[in-house]
Amino acid sequence: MTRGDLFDPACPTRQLLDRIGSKWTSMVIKLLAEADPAELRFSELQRRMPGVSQKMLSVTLRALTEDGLVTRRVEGAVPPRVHYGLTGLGRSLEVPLAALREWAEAHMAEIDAAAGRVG
Amino acid sequence: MTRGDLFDPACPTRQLLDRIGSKWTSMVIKLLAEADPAELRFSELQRRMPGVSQKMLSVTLRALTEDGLVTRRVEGAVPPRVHYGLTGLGRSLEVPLAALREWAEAHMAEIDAAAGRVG
DNA sequence: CTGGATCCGCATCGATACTG
DNA sequence: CAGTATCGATGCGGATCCAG
Repeated sequence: MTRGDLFDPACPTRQLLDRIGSKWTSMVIKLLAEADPAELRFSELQRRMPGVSQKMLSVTLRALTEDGLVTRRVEGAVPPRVHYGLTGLGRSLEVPLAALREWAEAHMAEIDAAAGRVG
Repeated sequence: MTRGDLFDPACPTRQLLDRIGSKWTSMVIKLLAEADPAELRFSELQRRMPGVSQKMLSVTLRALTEDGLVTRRVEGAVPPRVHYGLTGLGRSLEVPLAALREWAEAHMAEIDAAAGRVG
């Protein structure tokens, strides 16, 4: 085992999961990745995420923007229209994330069954 | 809608991230996936995970076992020796998880830089 | 329409002590 | 050695109000 191994506290996988593991992050990335005009407005995102509060969507988007995964484009001042999209980094993350999604869609039922959470 | 189950239950990705996103889960899966004898004992896992408490390692392993991702093999009663390994399901999860790890190792620096954690 | 500020409940995690 | 039980701190996520 060499230094810089994945087991140290700075393990990048752990850090990544800390970010995309937050409650609404993966949903935002997925929606933005699948957006056909490549951008979605704040209210449009909120509409497609049942249950998300304005605060949490705002917090999630700000974190993703600061992490360089999401772009933020403001159009006009009043009423404000903010469009969000994925950066190149965000799109590259979408690739392994999509693989994880496919696995989840294919196997989560097995996990639920094993955990006895069916029904 | 007042509680946490208000988002779409048809989003298995969220459910999966809720599980592998917990603090020590991904580390356990990685260690077990890379274990050469395919199994590791409790104390061996703890030794390779600096900072984990007995309780959290125990909780993490129990959750993974109940989810059908990890096998648990008890050898002897006193002293107890418990060996953990990955199930087939766990190994299949390791594939997309490894992809995510590779992305993390390749790009987390960019995220940190964008987030202003680097000069 | 967007999103910041504040208060708060609750789950998660950690430290410690105890059992077999 | 492996695992449980309890208590407490921390931080996330949610409701609400306020501002541009």
